[in-house]
Formats: sequence, structure tokens, C-alpha cells
Amino acid sequence: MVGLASSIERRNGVSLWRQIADKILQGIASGDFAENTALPPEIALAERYGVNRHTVRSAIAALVQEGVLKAEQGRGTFVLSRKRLSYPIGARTRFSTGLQGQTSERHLALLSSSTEPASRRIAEALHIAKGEAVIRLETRGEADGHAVSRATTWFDAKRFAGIEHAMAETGSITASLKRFGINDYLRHSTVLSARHADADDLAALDLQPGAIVLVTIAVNVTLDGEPIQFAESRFPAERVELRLSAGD
Amino acid sequence: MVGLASSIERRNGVSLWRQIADKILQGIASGDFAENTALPPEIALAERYGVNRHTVRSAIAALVQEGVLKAEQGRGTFVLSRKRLSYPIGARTRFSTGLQGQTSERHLALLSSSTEPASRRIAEALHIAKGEAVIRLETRGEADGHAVSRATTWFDAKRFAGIEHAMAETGSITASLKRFGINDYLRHSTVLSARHADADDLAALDLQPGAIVLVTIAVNVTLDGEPIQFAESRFPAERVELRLSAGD
DNA sequence: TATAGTTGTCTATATCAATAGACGAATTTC
DNA sequence: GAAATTCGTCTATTGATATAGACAACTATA
Repeated sequence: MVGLASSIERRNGVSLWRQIADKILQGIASGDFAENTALPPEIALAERYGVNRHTVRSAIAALVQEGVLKAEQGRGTFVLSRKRLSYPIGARTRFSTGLQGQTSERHLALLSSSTEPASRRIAEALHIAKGEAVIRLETRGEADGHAVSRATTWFDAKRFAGIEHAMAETGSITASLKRFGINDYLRHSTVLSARHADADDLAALDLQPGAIVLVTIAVNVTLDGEPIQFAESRFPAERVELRLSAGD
Repeated sequence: MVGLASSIERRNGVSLWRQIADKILQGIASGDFAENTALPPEIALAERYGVNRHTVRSAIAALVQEGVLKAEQGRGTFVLSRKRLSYPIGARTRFSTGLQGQTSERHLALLSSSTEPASRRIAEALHIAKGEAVIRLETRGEADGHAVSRATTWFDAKRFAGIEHAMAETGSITASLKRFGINDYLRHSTVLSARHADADDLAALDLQPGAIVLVTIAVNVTLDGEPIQFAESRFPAERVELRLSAGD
């Protein structure tokens, strides 16, 4: 659709094979390379991108490793089906319900939890004093066995004492908050950015180095506007897109 | 704030010096390295990231080239001030008003325009038949002389004939739509993703290769819900963050 | 079965990326 | 003025990246 010719840059800190791999991923996302069909042969790709066949092979090898492509000697290299999940963000953003219909199974896995003093930023967001105790949860969102998010969440430790146990049992923030008398809550604000995945993201989200993560920083509030949760979530850009609904 | 130890990955298609450069940028964004102060000396940075001093120097050289840092022999390397713009997205998303208060000057520059048949995707979004003529505008958002967005926008050619001239004159979508009797409009939907900048983005947004762009795909509608505009916008992640307001 | 088309493997070469060490040049501090 | 600190430049070495060419292995098709 947009289809602006975007060529390859050299000597820029990003190796050619990774740039080619990214272009192939883009091509799959944009529909240039259809799923379950063969990619153009290596020689054609090399010509198309103006690089050597071996460089294309390096890119393909990386994508085979990532599970995006499957190479078959003598036949061709095939695009495996891999749809991006579309994660809705709005006033009623919730992990599980947001992915309904796109996956058969999803839940939040609690990786670890701890209690720590609130940093200035978290204290401001939660309307508590700096240094007050907050509970920090490290979670991974999983859908059909694939990691789709990696989040760090903070709650006021006084008000939500023991929420880590509720999370571990239920695998759901919404269900855990119900135990503290909160039957409904709203997304107050979301700030969005993107960066390269760091080592923690790579491990938790099963990504290859150089991958991009979408980062959201959000505050959830009760219906009265009282802040209850501060969270930073990372989504693998190659597997997830964020859908913002106006009327939500 | 989150402060998870994120170390450096080797042999991954992204060179160490670019990874270090990205980490320094992150450090500036997160406040670890304050603006208008000196960075830790090269040897300290090399130790901190576990690489050779020369590798750190390569990273610094790239950031000096980008205008983020300034090195002074004998004194140190200094962080120049460069705050991320915070671009609000909601039902009333508009380029100019959204940045009010953060910049003294901003406008949309029209790079080029053309008329073309609507692709399936654009036809669906604008509720017209596939192949109908649409006007395509290529624009660059500028704030205080810096490029902050690069967008491709489509309008129904029948209804908005000549809108490219209005855009060129006014430098504003909102003002241009007024000439066609549209005094107000709403953001109907936004889909958000991220990827590495392509060659066109690099040139238009004055980025270094390897940079990340945030991508939004949006549909604007009249108050009656009639779609009038389809747009794909790219924002440099290192200079812009997107702020999503729930009540907007 | 023969041929064309495609991926897989091998060798060789040139350039880039990263490390290592030494020393020069400019600035600040004592 | 001397010393310490810090950035700038140079040489050398190693491993990763990229190109080039040749040929083997496998598949599909005429």
C-alpha cells in the first residue's frame, strides 16, 4: 500500500543480514509475501535488495531460527502463518478480555513479586508519599503458549497487601482486584514509546536480539478516579499491534 | 526507575557501538544522564557496559553526529538538551494543537501529493469502491525546525478535490478540511506498531540508520461517523512519545 | 530420465567491528 | 607550574560481516 522504496543502508551499526531480515518481516506484515506461500528464491531476493545471496541466506537463517520461515532444499523457502495479535487499548483495557476471539487461551503468569519503597515517579502516580511501601509484580502475558507481553506493575502495599497471592492463583489482575472490593476500574492514562528489547525482554518474550518492543506506561483508577495501579508493559512489536479505540 | 539490568548482546546483527549508543539515549530519556551535564568518562562507561573504551567512543561519535552529545577534549562529554515531545492521541487528535505548549512553532509541510486509485485497504477505510480516485498527501510534521512526524494521508478525491492546495497554503489538515465544510472531526480508530526506520523515514525525519519509528494508522470521521481521512504516520521514537488519554 | 530451478555447503578474500595498548592534547585542580 | 583527569589519535590483532564463485543435494516438471 504505502510501498515507498526503502533501500538498505551500510555501515550503520546494523548488519545487512538483520536489515534484510527486517525487510522480509515487513514484507510479510504488509502482505507482499503471503503466508503459506514460497518466498522469492534467494537469488531474486539478493538482486532485489542489492546484496549477495549469502547475505540473504544469513537473514533467512535468522528468520528460520525465529520460526517465521521454513526452508526446504530444492523446493523453496516458505512463510509460516503468524498473525500479529491486535491488543486493544482504551478506558477498559484488560489483558484477557482484550484478546478474546484471537486466541483460545491466555493468562498472566506471575514471574516474581517484591515489596519496595516507592520511587518518586510511582509515588506521584499512585498518590502516595515517596518511600511508602509498594508491591511490585513482574508478569508475562501468554496466549496459546506464546509470550505476548512482559509487564511490571506496582500497587500500594498498604491497600493491596497480599495481591501477589491472588495474582498467582487467578492469573488475572481484574480477578485479583475483585478480592479487594474493586469490581470495576478504568485506564486513566497511557504513554507509549518503543525501543530495542533489552536482555530481560529477550529472555521473557523469547525474542531475537535487535527485536523491537512497544512500551506502555499506564495508570489505572477506580470509578472515583482514585489511582490503584501503575504499570509498565512491553509488547513484542513483531507479534503484537496496539489498537486504540476512540469510543472506549 | 524500572532499572532491570539490561546487558549487551553480541553477534546479533546489531553492532555493540549502536547498542551502547541506544543505551546512552535510554539513559538520557530515563534521567540517568541529566541534560547539560557531563556523561561519565569514557573509561567508566566502558567498564559499566563491559566493552572496550574504543567501542564506547564509536557510540559517542554517532551520538555527537546526531547532535545528542557534545565532546570536549580534556573536559568531558556533555548531554545536550533534547526533550522528547509528548504527542497526545485521542478522539480529538490534531497535529498542531497537540503540541501546544511544548514548542513555539509547528506546522505540517506538504512534501508531495498525487491522485491514485484506492487500494482495497484504503477503499474499505473510506467507504468507497476499490479503484476510486483518492488524493494522497505526503507530509512532514515540524516543530521548532525539527522533524517530528512523517505521514501519508488519503482523501476521497471526489469529495476533497484540491485539498492538496489548501494543505500547501495552510500547513494544517484541520484548516484544510474547514474549506470543505468540515468544522469538526473525530479520530475513529488508531492502530499502533513500531519498526526500524526505512530509507524514506531516515531522510525525512533526519534519523540515523537503525532508528525506531512509531507507526500509527488512523481513520478520522465526521461527527456523523462518515470516514473522511485515512492516514499512516511515522514518529521518531527517540524524539516523540505518544500519550493516550482515556477521557479524550 | 533428463533438465531446470532451488536450497545447502565449501573455499577464498576484503572490509567492518571490537579489543588492546600507548601516547598526545586540552582542561581542571592543587 | 605540576599533576591528574579526560578526550583524541595511532598501531596492531582478532573475529564477524559481506562478497564471490563453484558445486553438491534435492525437488518438480517436461
